[in-house]
Amino acid sequence: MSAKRKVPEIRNPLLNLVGYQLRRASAAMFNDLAVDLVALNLKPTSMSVLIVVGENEGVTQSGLGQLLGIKSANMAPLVAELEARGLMQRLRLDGRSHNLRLTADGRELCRQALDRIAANEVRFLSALQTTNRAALIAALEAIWTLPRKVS
Amino acid sequence: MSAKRKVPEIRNPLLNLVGYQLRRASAAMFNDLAVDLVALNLKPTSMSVLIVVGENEGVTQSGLGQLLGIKSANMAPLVAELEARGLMQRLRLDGRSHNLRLTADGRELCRQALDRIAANEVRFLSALQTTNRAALIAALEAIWTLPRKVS
DNA sequence: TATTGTTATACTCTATAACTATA
DNA sequence: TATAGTTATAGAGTATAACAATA
Repeated sequence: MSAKRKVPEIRNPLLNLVGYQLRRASAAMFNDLAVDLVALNLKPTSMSVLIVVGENEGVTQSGLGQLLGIKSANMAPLVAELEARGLMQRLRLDGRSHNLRLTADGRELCRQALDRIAANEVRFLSALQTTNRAALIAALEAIWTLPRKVS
Repeated sequence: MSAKRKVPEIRNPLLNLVGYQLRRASAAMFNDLAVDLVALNLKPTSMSVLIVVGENEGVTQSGLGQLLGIKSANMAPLVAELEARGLMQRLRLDGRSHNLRLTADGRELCRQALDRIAANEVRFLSALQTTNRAALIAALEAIWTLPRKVS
């Protein structure tokens, strides 16, 4: 029937590359979450800062940056904005470093963000069994925690 | 012994999130590959264009963009540069679309790029068995090919 | 009227460099 | 001398909008 053969049938040789699949999968979950976080006036990056500080009261910006892979030059305005919004406090530690902690508002927003994240995970992973999810996480962590080239 | 307890011991509650692990793993492989491709004067995106055109002679820019998730406005300068470098030809198809195909130089560079990619995959996935690699790819593709929200 | 492609432009994200202040 | 943090800025990467030409 139907001679509607306009479909190009393009082959994608990148599909059997883990690197390519990672990039597409990562972008899909990230963009979906980013849209969801707009309602909380949060970007994924500031959300991650909020969550790590929430779980590590008194952490410094440098420790935070090292953990999340964020340069100090980019961390500064990020933390400044969260403080300006009354979500986080900077307590002087020793004249050159600050201890970070969430305010009550920050903790509340953090809880809401965690709910959005949980929903995001469920949306994309409902097809995956618990065992497979654990295996997936282990494989992914093995990839990015590999000892890097010394060059 | 050693009272060198300066280590902060920061906990990262994001580690059990697939979305977070995806982002870190994706960035690790992507950045590593990008560094490698500098030697070929290619960015990961133009490399992906080169490879898909190589496997689909005569594909149009719109078909290419749809397959790779690249907007036409961003595809234009990308293809223009590859053509200017003598790696690709644009053959007028019907006055408004072009057929793309690689030149001999383009095919040669494509082969070299594929070698770099293969090395990148091996570097990060040597610990993974073939079966697990296939399972990983299947899981990742399931994530980003999910039917999206209709909103 | 919808499609293909182009140009111009804005916005976000991240990287580098230069700097201050402190340990 | 090294570390914590800040500011300014430049470079990717991607997004939107307006447009021309064609089907």
